[in-house]
Amino acid sequence: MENVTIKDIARALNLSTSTVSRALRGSYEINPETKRLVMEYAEKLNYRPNPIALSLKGSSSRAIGVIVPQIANYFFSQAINGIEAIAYNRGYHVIIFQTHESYEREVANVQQAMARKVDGLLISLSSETSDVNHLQDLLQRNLPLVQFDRVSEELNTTKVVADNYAGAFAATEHLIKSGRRRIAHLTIPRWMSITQERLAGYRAALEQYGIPFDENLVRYGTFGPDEALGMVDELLAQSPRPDAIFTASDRLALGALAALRQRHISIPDEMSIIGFTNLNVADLLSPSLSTVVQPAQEIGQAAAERLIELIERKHRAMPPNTVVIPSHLEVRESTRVASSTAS
Amino acid sequence: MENVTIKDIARALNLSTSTVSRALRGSYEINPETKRLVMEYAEKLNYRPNPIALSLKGSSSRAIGVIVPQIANYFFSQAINGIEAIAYNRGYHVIIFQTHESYEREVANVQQAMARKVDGLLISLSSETSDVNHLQDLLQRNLPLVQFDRVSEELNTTKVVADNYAGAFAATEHLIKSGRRRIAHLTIPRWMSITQERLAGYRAALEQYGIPFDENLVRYGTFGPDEALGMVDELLAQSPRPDAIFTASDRLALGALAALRQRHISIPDEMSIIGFTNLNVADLLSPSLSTVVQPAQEIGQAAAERLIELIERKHRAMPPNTVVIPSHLEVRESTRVASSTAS
DNA sequence: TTGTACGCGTTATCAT
DNA sequence: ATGATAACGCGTACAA
Repeated sequence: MENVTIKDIARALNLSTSTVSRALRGSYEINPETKRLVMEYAEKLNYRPNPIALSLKGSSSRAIGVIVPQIANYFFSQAINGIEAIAYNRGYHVIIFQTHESYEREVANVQQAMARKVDGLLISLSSETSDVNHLQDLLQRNLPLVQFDRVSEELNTTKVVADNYAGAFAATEHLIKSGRRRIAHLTIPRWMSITQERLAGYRAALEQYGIPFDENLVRYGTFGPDEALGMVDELLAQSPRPDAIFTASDRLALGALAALRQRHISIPDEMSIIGFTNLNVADLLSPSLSTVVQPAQEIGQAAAERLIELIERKHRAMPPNTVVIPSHLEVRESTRVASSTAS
Repeated sequence: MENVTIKDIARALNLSTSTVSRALRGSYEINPETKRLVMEYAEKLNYRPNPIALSLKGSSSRAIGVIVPQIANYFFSQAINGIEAIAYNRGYHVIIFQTHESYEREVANVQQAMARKVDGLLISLSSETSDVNHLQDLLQRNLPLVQFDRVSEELNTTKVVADNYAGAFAATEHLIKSGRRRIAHLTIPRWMSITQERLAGYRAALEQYGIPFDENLVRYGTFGPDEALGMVDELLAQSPRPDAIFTASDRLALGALAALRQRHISIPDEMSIIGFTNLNVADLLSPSLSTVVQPAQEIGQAAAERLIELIERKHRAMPPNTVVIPSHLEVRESTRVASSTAS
């Protein structure tokens, strides 16, 4: 029942550990007969190579690190699900680290991941992170690194992201076509990649339909709790009032929804909401909100696939590129009604 | 840049590795002066002991394994969040394994976790699991093991669970007090601990209010997708129809909600729903459903705390016990309305 | 107080 | 085709 080692097999078969080791990995310079013997015995004893010893030896640890802001988040939990699925059937394990949106913890987590000798690292930046030297170091050490969702252009790595620009464009366009003109944008910290991409899509749609961009309609949040209410109140204080809200996250969408209810604003008559969310949340919100659905799981899968490619073909120089996974607009009643109102 | 080892320090300071090793861990039998020297130099070089080497050496790996059915699940992602929080500030890492509700993968995951030399294991059983020999083995090897949420009584370990009985009782009682009499129960596989506890609470409430238990009103599902519709249709075919549904999971609650909408059953006039969910989902469902809120994060925290206690043997032979975290009923409009209807 | 030698499980290198 | 040995980084019995 105790763990079987190469030594055990060697002793039992009167061989040396090196022979057993070679036989096990099917070395061509070994007697087929011996090989068979070893294989069978190993099978019988249910031998499994000790990954710890392998890691120490310096070869692969068969583990990949995943650094995310939070696990208890619809997007990331689904992304991790996708990552784990790919990793599992490629024989890798997933070690998870949470930054809780803290730069310090991100740095610490990177160090820990290195100490654990992960074969590669998947990372989605914390909202506090602007300096990426801790990751530049890794690249210089040639560690396989893939960024996903929240990425930094300063890092020359493969990136896997949702099509934030197109998603934001589609959402804004849909609101415009539903007859809305004063479309507010509730979003997340200014400097993040996803914030800027979504803002750009929002602006582009406004421009295309000849609606002037109004700085006052854009509100940047942090990831703090319950901040949507304050933001919504600020918007409601303006005149004329906004007639729609496009939010950059599921939390803000839900927060805005709750805030409008609390202020007795009727949806969709007085206001429409479209949020950037993901499948789980979209289902839950049905039929009250239209949403831009982020393919969280696919992003995770794609990121894991790229990383494992990188790990296993380290020698070959694959140029880093950016993989954009489409996000699609899922139209629900609230905006449909508004749409008919507008026509 | 490169990772600093004890050897590097020893060479630089003209000491032996053992002296350095002892100095680093503050052995009392070392020259204070030498100790200081070593400490300072180690600090300067930002020395970190290699966890892999430590694991191989056989002492602690400072990692705990967490085996759950799924990560992309509201309950488990929050539970993991709680686990990670505790683990992090106790200096442990979390390695996550998903069983995807498969017994085979659960067994494989347990083996993998052992191979990774985790210091302890937190597990929530897959829905397929009835044989627990793979875990009995661990206990015999004296591996710290804590079960949470979905537990097996056959295993003599510490268990951390929600108060499923009381939660189900409260939900059922609330429906009864709202005037409902034919309360259906949509639940999950029969043999699971949580299923039985919730069923018991449901039955106890019926009994207390003199409502006969009707086997036909209880439907057992698997964890398959979209199964709620079929279950609801079966219930609707009965006469008299049920006038309320108590579901054992958030998925079933949402599924039942969708099914009733699809069949044009008005809620709460014709039917009430109460589901076992957790905070995230409860918020999202608001204000349409009352829910029994499961303290997922607290369960994770409590489980991690117990496990780490076990690992560090704070208390010598601590007898395994069961920690029950209260779950509370959160009443929302749908059943309130029904309540006024009934009066 | 400090150093030497060994072992954890494995593979790579150099014999034989 | 197979065996002996060193090495990965660390802790510790044993020696000095």
